[in-house]
Amino acid sequence: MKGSLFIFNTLTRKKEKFIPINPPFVGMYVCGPTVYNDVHIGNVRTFISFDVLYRYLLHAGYKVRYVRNITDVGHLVNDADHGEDKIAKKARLENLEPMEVVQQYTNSFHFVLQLFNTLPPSIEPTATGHIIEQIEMIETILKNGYAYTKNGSVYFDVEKYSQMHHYGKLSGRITEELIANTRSLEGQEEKKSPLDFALWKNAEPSHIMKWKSPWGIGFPGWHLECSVMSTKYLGETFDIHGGGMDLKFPHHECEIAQSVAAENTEPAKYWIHGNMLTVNGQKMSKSLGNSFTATQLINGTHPMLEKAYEPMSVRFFMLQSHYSSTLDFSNEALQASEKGFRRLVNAITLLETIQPSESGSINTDELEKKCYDAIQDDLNTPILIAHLFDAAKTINLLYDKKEIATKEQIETLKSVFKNFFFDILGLQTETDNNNSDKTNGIMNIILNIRKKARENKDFSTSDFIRDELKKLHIIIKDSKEGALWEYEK
RNA sequence: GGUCCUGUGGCCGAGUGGCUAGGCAAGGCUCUGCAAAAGCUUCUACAGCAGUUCGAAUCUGCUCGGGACCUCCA
Repeated sequence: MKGSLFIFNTLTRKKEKFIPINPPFVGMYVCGPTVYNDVHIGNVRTFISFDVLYRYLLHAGYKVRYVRNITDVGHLVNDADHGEDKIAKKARLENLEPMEVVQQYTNSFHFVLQLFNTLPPSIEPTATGHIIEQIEMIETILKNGYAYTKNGSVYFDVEKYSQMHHYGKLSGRITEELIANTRSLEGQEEKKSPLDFALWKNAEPSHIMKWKSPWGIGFPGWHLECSVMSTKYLGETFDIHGGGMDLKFPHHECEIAQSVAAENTEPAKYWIHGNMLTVNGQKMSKSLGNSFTATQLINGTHPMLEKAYEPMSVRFFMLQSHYSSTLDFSNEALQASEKGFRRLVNAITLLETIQPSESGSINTDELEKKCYDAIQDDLNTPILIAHLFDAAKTINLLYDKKEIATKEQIETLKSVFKNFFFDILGLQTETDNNNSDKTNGIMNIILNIRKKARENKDFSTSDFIRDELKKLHIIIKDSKEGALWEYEK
């Protein structure tokens, strides 16, 4: 493998060459979901983005430890019910145990990510599994003088921290301006400054998820779990920290402050942020009501969806834009991607039938190099896919005998698709594998009858079969090699 | 209000000082009993105005749109 990865680091606002701290090992932490609801496909986009990074690093031969947390302690909901645990609230509403809610949505999260063919992380730690470590980190921060206690809660002292360090360096904020612009929220009277954030929160008696601590019964603060679990599994300073753009501030900023306050080191060398999926130009979000879940997407059961979409078409759609740009969802755009994706899949199938020639009229080495250049340039998947479309055209021309290729060139084409299409982009071709053997058998019989009718020029019978199947949403496609069928999309 | 991002052909989306992606759609063609499918092929855009430059969609300024964060959020 040639070349090396350049990646945009939010911390420096520059594309930087990726150099691991301890090669060949790479530590990567990605902020995972809060499991109090089904994730929507905007959430899925971020995990797909980091899946591509993970897959690239594995392909490049790194030994990657990929840690992605499950947030199973709820965070604050909003001003109205400040201090209430999201998961506890949901549990009361549905009359379930909090951990039952956690388990249910963790399961569905795993199911969804599997649908989109993302690789599981190496470690998937939970916040509730690391309460002791979180308490320990709070004690260290207190001991170092960067936090204060109040009524059984512990708050991070941003003002104190700002005297020595730059709070806001990741998101480009200035402490004084932040103070000037912060809205005054209810329930924050315990804090010395509105910028201060909770490390430990005192629990009301009605609160369900709570633990004993040196400061009383309570639960850990919003940002602490990521600091604790990334440190525990990846060390005080590790290579990559990722997450959605919306976590940059305050979440990731707080993580940096916590690590510096506790360990006097910044947690990550490279900070990488994926951008949002938008709908009509607006961020997809649960609260705006413009979100839909993976299940709704693949079943087409949402008013905004004109039809059902295959998970791989959706993954492909997402990879056709750069991870750091917003991507606007629309039925039109998704259907365009769906067709483009099928074009690539078709070419991959044809590639298996190409026969080698003595000499070649194509340049496969250049293709391979361009693909590496694209993925290594800040994971430019849209450019990479454009090269794969060029390769698909080449394959079609080879199939039509308008170009010729040597055995080696055909092998290179195959390895390009294996490496980039399957391994790095994480795409799969088997989209119709839900047909049972029995259905396939029946369809083969029908198609054989039709074939015989056509051979006998009995077109009224062959057209009758085609038209009747169409009524059942089964489409016949004739080709030189015979007829194929598929369900109408 | 503050900070930042963004505006590309009918649609989606890369690129980023000169070589001007790619997909979808549309037109043409090939294949074909017909149709569909599939393939080949054509189409030249960068919000507006001003400036820098031999040269700008790309840099600078202004104007006008859109968005994100500042509050849980992927």
